Amino acid sequence: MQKRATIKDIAKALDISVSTVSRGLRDHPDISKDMCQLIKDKAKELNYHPNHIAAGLRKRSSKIIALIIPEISMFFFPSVIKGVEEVARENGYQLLVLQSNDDLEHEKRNIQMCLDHSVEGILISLSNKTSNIDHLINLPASGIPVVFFDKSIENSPFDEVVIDDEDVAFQAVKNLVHEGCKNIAIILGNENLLITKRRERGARLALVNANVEATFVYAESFNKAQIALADYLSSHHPDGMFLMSDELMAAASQPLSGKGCLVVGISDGMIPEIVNFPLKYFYHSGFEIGKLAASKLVHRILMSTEGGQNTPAERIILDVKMHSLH
Amino acid sequence: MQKRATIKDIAKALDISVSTVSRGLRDHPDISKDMCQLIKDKAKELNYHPNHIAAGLRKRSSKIIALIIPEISMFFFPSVIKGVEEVARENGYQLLVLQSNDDLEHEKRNIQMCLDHSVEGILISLSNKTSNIDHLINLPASGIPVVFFDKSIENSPFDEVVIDDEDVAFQAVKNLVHEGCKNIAIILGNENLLITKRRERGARLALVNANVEATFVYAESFNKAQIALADYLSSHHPDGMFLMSDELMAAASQPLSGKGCLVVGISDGMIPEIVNFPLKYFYHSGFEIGKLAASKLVHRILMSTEGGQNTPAERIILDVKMHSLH
DNA sequence: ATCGTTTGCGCAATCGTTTGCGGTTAAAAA
DNA sequence: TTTTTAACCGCAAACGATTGCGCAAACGAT
Repeated sequence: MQKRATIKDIAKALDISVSTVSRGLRDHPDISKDMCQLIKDKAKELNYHPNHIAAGLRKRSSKIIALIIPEISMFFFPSVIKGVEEVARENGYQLLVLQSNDDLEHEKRNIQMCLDHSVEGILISLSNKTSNIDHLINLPASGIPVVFFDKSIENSPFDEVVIDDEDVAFQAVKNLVHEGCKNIAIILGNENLLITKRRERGARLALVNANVEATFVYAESFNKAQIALADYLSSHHPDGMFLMSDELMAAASQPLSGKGCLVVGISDGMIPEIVNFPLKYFYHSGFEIGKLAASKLVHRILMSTEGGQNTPAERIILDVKMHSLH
Repeated sequence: MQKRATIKDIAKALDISVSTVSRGLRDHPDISKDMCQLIKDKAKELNYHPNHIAAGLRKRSSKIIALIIPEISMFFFPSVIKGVEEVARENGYQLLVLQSNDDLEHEKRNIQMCLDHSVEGILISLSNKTSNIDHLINLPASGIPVVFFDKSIENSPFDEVVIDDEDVAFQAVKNLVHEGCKNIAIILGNENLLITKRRERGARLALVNANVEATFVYAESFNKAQIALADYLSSHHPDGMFLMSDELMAAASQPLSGKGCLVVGISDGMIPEIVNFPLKYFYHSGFEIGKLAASKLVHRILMSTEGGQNTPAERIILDVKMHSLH
């Protein structure tokens, strides 16, 4: 197999300089239309494809963005990845996927990896151990924009793409009390997460407003939730339940089977089609979040390279509609 | 923010040459122990981190491997990604994730992207439109190993990591007939896929052996399967069903609810915990497949750079155990 | 003391592109 | 006809790291 053609080869073939080729390929005004065409034709003929690595070295760019997530499970993140990949590709970027495994050191190492590979931007959903963001804070100063999504932290200087967690949880629980539930279970994820705190706050607010008591159950993984729920349901008989995520909803599927309990959740939309009980859910689209976050990131990258002035961090809040199933 | 330290900075600080630094950092025998230590200390002091892009340009490597999959859904692939990411990271590689969207042109473009970014190896699950692999065939000649997993093609010169599709399907359906099912439904995915053909062949063999009739239903996505199954079940009353994938199993969850039909499937293990009916399944671990495929790829990369002789393509077949739930 | 080896390090080219600057030519202005 | 001004293009230095080769000092052996 012969090596890939470089701009050198096409320069040699046309007996012109590499700089002319480099410019011609990108329609630099210094190069005549005719020459440009000649160059491009020859490029096609030689099946030339630019070497991003070399260009990246020179331009200190890589056409790569990174996505850092706590852990790849079947819940939520796959659709995020899908959305991000789509937008990235449309904009000529490739996507590096990294897991932090909900570990701060790991997250730090991932950031370092991003630097080593000169990624042009970072999309991150924070680990549940991340309570400060020193490891991220001066990334923008080195020209690497950061966008948070889903799991963020308060008062960060970064853009973030989220839903109004508090309000959604509030609406969901309010819905339960309006349906007349008197004995409600609120099922939440990892307590350290801001997202959990916010959703809990919303839920509590709805309960206080309606003057209804409720039991709170925390579980940070599918398996733990399965056990916790089975355990809880063996001794309690709630007439209403709020599940803050798809993972919890999936875990509830079997324990909740045949319990005749009203269920409201927050979901990406697929799990409700699979589980065992009728429910309402607020559609929290991972796909949309991924697309929005990636768009925002790409935009930031463009701004910083085009030298546009830095607009302040933006908080993009997806609106969330209620669906009901069965 | 000051720029990242380079080996030049280390060299300057120590008043030695960059070549010495480069060698010292990697314990080249030409460099004395003392000097090595000096260099490393200074490197740590300056918080030096190598620039993979620059090194990659020179060494024509990138420390990046690519994973190309048809489409990221919540089924199967998330665990594959997880497994691949883990092995990649352990071996100092980063992971580029690309989708082909089950489109051949898209797949070709993805391969090109891989070349542009000088990835060191490619893990691929073929699109269902891919009936020949001309676009992959001379990748190894350019030094880029390719490993197939899950969705492959017959007589390819590449390593592949799969399960024994035919046998697993055979076992599964045999199980149904042994349980006394007389009216079996065989639910399969996209007909173009080799994986489907193989599983179908296994299923048919079991049926022929037992002299039992069955109905075959094909559906290539979750939504289509939901409809096809609801439709099928409205006019048929199978006493046994074989579902060849998690996606189909999930789609069957609600239509099959309360039908009292024996179900056997092939699954990554999570969906069975969520769905609505008791079932047996053959555990087809995406995580394991991802890890094995990535290991094989990393090994190939090592071989090709170490100049070891090319061992012939290997077909790695995971063994699949039966689980039963509920 | 002399010659041959190591040992330890630096020089400079190289990977493929980009880009500031300088130079040439031809067309336009004077 | 001379000068100005574009329009085009090439030279060469980057980007950060790797690596073949050369060269000096230090060592051992004769």
